[in-house]
Amino acid sequence: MPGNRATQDLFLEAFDHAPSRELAPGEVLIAAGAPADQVFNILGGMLMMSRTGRDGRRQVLSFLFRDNFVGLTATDHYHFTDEAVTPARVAWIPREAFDARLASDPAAERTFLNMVFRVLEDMLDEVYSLGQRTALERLAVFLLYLRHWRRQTEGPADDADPALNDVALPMTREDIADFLGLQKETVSRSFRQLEERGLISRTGPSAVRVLDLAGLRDVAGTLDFTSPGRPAAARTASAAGRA
Amino acid sequence: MPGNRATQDLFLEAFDHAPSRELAPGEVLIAAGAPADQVFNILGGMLMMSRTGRDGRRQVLSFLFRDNFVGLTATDHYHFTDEAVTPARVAWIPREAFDARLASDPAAERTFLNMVFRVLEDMLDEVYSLGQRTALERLAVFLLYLRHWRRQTEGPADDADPALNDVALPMTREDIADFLGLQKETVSRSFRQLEERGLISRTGPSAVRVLDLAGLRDVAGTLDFTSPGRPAAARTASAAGRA
DNA sequence: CGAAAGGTTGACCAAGATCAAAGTGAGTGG
DNA sequence: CCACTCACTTTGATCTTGGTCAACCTTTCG
Repeated sequence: MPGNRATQDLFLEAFDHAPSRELAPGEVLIAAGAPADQVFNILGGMLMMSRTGRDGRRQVLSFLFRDNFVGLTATDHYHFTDEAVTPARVAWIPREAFDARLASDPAAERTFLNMVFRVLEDMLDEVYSLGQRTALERLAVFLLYLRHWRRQTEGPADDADPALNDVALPMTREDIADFLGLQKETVSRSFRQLEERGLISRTGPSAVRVLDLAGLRDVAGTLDFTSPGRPAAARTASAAGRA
Repeated sequence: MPGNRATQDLFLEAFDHAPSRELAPGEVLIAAGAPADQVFNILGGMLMMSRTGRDGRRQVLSFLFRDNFVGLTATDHYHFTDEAVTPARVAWIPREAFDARLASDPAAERTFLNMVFRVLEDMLDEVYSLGQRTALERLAVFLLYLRHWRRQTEGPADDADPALNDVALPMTREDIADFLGLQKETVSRSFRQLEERGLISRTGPSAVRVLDLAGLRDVAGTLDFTSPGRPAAARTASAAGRA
């Protein structure tokens, strides 16, 4: 659920005077199966949305950041679980109020529609990653994704700002693994491999520093896509990337 | 882009007098990178949406059927390729006309928003499949998905109608492989495995018959999901499934 | 300070990929 | 109408990536 506040305050304003709630890490905000009667907006912190199969296999579907909505669905019950990764604060309004807002304000509804589209397009990227990329590539993409979101969330600092290269990893290795469709051991080994290649350094279990951004983007694979039938001309290796 | 006509004709009607076009199998309707200035609705046949990386890896993102929209995006250029799998007919209207329709008709916009939500939820299922399921499970889910869409598309026959058990596979093994995040050889072997287990029989290279629907659903894994922390009570093995 | 949870590493294994060759069948031209 | 061809599919042998199992290490927190 991307986008910066400037283009979105059409709705976010609806939460300005809404009640809010603090979540502790690991706290479940929405359990799969619960009735979908509220809509939440993240004021701060990180949440995680996941789906768990009967046999216990879990897929983390996305990590959620400030100004992302939580709890939206077309159905009247949630199919997913949303829980806090870091301490987080969420504001909430009743679903009817949210729906009424959209119904009475066509501009808001339009903006909202575009947000949902952007979420959908992010999910299509995720499908590409899971279907086509290797473990190492997925992890590289993931680190760039976290960096991207920190930039988005902490205000649009210059992309070259060296502070952006310190990437916090507040989630566990298992959370990362379940997001990337891997096992936690494979995630560990992939971190080591990125480190051995000099692209990152592990500054602790829950933080890494990006040492070679261009190199990391290289491993992630250029994030733009071509049409079949016109195979793009080869490019200098570390060009492109869109984060 | 699911749903049946009954709940959707709010829009579909917008295409009733629109010009339409016949597509031959393999014909590209929309190439990645083209400007997004038209919206299409499928009148008949099957299309396929995919994304191809610079290095040639391709992910098929979805197969599209009657009454699905094609060419919708939040951006002004497509990021995906849409091509015909079978002979197909699509109606088209200019994007501005489509947008104007939504802008002037709040009920239509709301309906459309719900459609996009449903597409998003389908994509989340796909993420779960790619991240967590084995090759055999993915193929079983895929067959059920095709069966489901044929039922949706050819009118709501009884789910038990034996005719539904003949599933056509108009796409190549490679298309299936790229949809499931596998190689074509693995798809072949997985078909054989389903056949050896007596769940299907291959009635030709582009058709299979489902012999044991419950068993196939069993392999697919129950398609409903639980909350973590309350592992659902065990069920009779071949229950559930929501296709 | 000690326990517990999470993380890393290593040895081994297996699902699926890759490489190679042989079938199969739909369409085409003789 | 038949045989040839080409594209697609299947099957087999082997290899590799990532999974599994198990031990050890390192933070964190009580």
